[in-house]
Amino acid sequence: MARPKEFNPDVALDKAMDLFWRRGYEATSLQDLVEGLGVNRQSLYDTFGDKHDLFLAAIDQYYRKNVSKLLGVLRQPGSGVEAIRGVFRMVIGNGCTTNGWRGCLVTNSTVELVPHDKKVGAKIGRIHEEIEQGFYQALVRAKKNGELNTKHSPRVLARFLAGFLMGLSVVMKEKTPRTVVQDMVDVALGVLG
Amino acid sequence: MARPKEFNPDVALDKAMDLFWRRGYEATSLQDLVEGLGVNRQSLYDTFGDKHDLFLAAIDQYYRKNVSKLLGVLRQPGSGVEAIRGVFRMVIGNGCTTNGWRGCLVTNSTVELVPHDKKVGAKIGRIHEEIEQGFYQALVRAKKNGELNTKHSPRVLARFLAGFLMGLSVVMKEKTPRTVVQDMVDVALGVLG
DNA sequence: TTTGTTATTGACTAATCGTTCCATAATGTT
DNA sequence: AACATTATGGAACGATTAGTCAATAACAAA
Repeated sequence: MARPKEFNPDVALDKAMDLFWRRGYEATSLQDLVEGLGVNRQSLYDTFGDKHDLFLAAIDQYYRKNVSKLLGVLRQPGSGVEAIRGVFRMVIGNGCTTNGWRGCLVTNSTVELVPHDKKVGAKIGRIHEEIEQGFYQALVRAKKNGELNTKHSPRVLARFLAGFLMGLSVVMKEKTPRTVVQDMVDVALGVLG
Repeated sequence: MARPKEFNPDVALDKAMDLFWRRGYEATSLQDLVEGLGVNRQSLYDTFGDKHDLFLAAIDQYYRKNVSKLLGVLRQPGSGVEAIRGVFRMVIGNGCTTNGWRGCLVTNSTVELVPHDKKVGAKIGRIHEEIEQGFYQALVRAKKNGELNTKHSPRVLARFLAGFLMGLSVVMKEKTPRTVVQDMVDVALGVLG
């Protein structure tokens, strides 16, 4: 009934996510987006709304493409500790590559925008809670399996792991060698006993 | 021999540091700086150079006012573990206050600029190394004192603590309750044995 | 083939960005 | 009091910012 789009909005959103991921919100101009997405200015506004709307959509995309995978690993049945180990294996695998060194869009946005941007803050806050909850449930599973040997509660351990994960995201923005990051993770996972 | 400045450059630099600390580099405009520092545009350029120069100076100021204190605590004689404990006590004390929730300028700058800004990257890299080295020396001291009960080497532990500290900085940008942060630190320090 | 609807294009805003120019003001030295 | 030197104030710079307008193009349905 009307002219079809010449671009795939989902693919375009991927590209927007990548730009915001690498450079942050403020440093990514609309011109960067127009060129990077290969989508005209007006089409961009028609499809995604303004820059801020697009950024929120990019975070949602990041959730679907990255965070949900992480949560999926945490929810995998069996060993809770192995699930947690798998998460960090995945994060290192994605983060310490030639195409990587972008850190984590959630962590990056927390640093850049959360204190001042209410909408981003709300969205990021929910994601943080979900990640903590993911760790928590894996830890509860681990505890039931007798994999845990620590005085700390699953809740506190979950918060620690979520916090450490954000630290890793920062570390991985400098081109820290994979082995160094791996050593840090080994220490962190040592708290599980 | 000439007209004296009407402002104290060191005080002005403190204010610039605070602005960059709270909002980041890109989001802090020159107009923000002019108003926030109470210093005229031209005087600002005459005294500090351009915006990027000022930012580098602000990082140096942050080093002098904040990082050096942290390193001082780590170097305090006696118990290495107690020194490390003191560092986190200090960080929580500064971070979890009504005036806080700014995280850490070093961490913030790592996320926002390190991958793309060579000069900032070099400066921040040196600071990271110093912090790791500070932890390392405290850990070596702790090991000599028999305070350490872990299979991990001081070097690896130092990297872990430095990475975790950055995670804390991110956590403290959301208004995470002091008790929650304290719990996370307790878990992290548990790795020392 | 006409019509309704949406997409694309590129020019175009007004505002803001970092930076600079220049006239004026305030000081210490002569 | 005159001079050299530096600080200040404010207007201005061109470039870039996010966002919009209106003409044109491409499709589906009638």
